Amino acid sequence: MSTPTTTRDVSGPAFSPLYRQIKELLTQDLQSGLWKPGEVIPSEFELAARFKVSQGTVRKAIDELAAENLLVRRQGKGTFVATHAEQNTQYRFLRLRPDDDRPRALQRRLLECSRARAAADIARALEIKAGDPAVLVRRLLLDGEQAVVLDEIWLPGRAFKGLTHERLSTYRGPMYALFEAEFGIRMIRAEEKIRAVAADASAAALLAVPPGAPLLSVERRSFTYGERPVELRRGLYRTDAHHYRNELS
Amino acid sequence: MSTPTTTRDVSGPAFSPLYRQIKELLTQDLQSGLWKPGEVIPSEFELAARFKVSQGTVRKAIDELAAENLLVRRQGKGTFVATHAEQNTQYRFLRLRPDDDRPRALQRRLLECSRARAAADIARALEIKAGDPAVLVRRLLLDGEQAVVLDEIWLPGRAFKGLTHERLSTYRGPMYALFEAEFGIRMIRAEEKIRAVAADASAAALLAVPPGAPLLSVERRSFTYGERPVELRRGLYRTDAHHYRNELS
DNA sequence: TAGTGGTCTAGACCACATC
DNA sequence: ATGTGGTCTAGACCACTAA
Repeated sequence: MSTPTTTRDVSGPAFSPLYRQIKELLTQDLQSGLWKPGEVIPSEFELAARFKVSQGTVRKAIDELAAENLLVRRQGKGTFVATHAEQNTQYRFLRLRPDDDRPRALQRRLLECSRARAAADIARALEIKAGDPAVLVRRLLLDGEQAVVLDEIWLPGRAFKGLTHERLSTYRGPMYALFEAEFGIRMIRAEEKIRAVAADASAAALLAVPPGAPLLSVERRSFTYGERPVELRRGLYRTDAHHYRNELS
Repeated sequence: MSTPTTTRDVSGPAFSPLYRQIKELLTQDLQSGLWKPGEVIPSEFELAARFKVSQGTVRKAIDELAAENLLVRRQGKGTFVATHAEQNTQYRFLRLRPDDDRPRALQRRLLECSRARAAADIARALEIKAGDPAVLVRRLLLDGEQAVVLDEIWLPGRAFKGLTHERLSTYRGPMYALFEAEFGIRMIRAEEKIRAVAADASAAALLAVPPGAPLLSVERRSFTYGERPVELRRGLYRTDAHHYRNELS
């Protein structure tokens, strides 16, 4: 590893400390699939030797990647690529909680999985062209007998070629784990826009509420490596016995 | 600073690394008001000398406090106690954004500031006794001509003795900045429970929507040092031209 | 020019998991 | 016993701010 770029390189890029350059290299290896979700990455000392920097510098790079939930450290075992397939990280992005706060597993009911052409708004959100192939998934999440979430999920068609109703309904585990395992697409972060809306007839029927009842509308855009949007998810949540929980700091 | 507690101290507390012990000491100085919001704290080297540890250890303690937004580092200047009074940290907890994403300052209209006895649910949230004195503040936030937020704010009466309608309505700047400056109470973090509800007659009138219109209900519990709850805020948000924005990772 | 935070190194030792 | 991440130190040097 050469000397870090400094501000004295008038013609060059902005100053970037060594550990950030290492972080960038590690991110590239993650993105390329060299290390897959759930796998161990090389030890800090090995990476340090490979990059010709000190262990402390590699450590700081990994620190940041761990803070962003891209890597997971396990003392004595090693550093692992984060995955949505593990028990404790399942439904990491779902903020809906039962009011009594006794977490229970939600049942899934798949309603639809079809191919369509992306309308203008969908295409814009996914950064593809209007009319490009897309996949539409609709499903319910149930707490016991009660449907609480109606999701409408749009995915870019080219990246999710083999995604079928059959495959989705037989897969054990969260949808995002399937995306990792079958399509090599890992959801890194997401943005949500939340509104209160009135239930239309079709949503009302599926969620067993009167038409016009207030529902939480949660529009999520999920991103993979390189800030690339790979999912647009429109959720309608019943919040009479559940709530969306958020932490501010 | 003595040797850090280790797991070999069978009778003692759990292992805590040196930098966490330093962090705890710094937190105590913040809580005691030794360093007030907006002020500089001593330099890393001075703190290291004071605690008889290396600069790197102090640095790691400060790193964590900065990550929790209790301190703010400014290269070349020093490390400062975070405050809600600064331009860039105002309305830090308000996640409502206009749909067009052109941020504009919201107007405040104070509706009420009165003393009352805490009902059972309020008391439970504030961890005081039912019937204890409490302060109730009601106010509107307006985007231009349009009211978009109706807040009902409950505060523990003993901690907010001199809070009056007069004082609130004449104060320039965010409410949380007033709380810091006048009552020495700094909001550190908060939890929000979000629901979709139908507007009742009174909320509908104040927010200029039809009765029964869907509104976002945002119940916020704010905490100060030591996980002590010091505010219960029930907000009703119009989300026809705004949305609640959240980042997931 | 001096003082502050920010980066980087090299080495020692601790805690944890596994063999 | 070995290898991994976690902590701590001491010292050098860089980047930024203000006098």
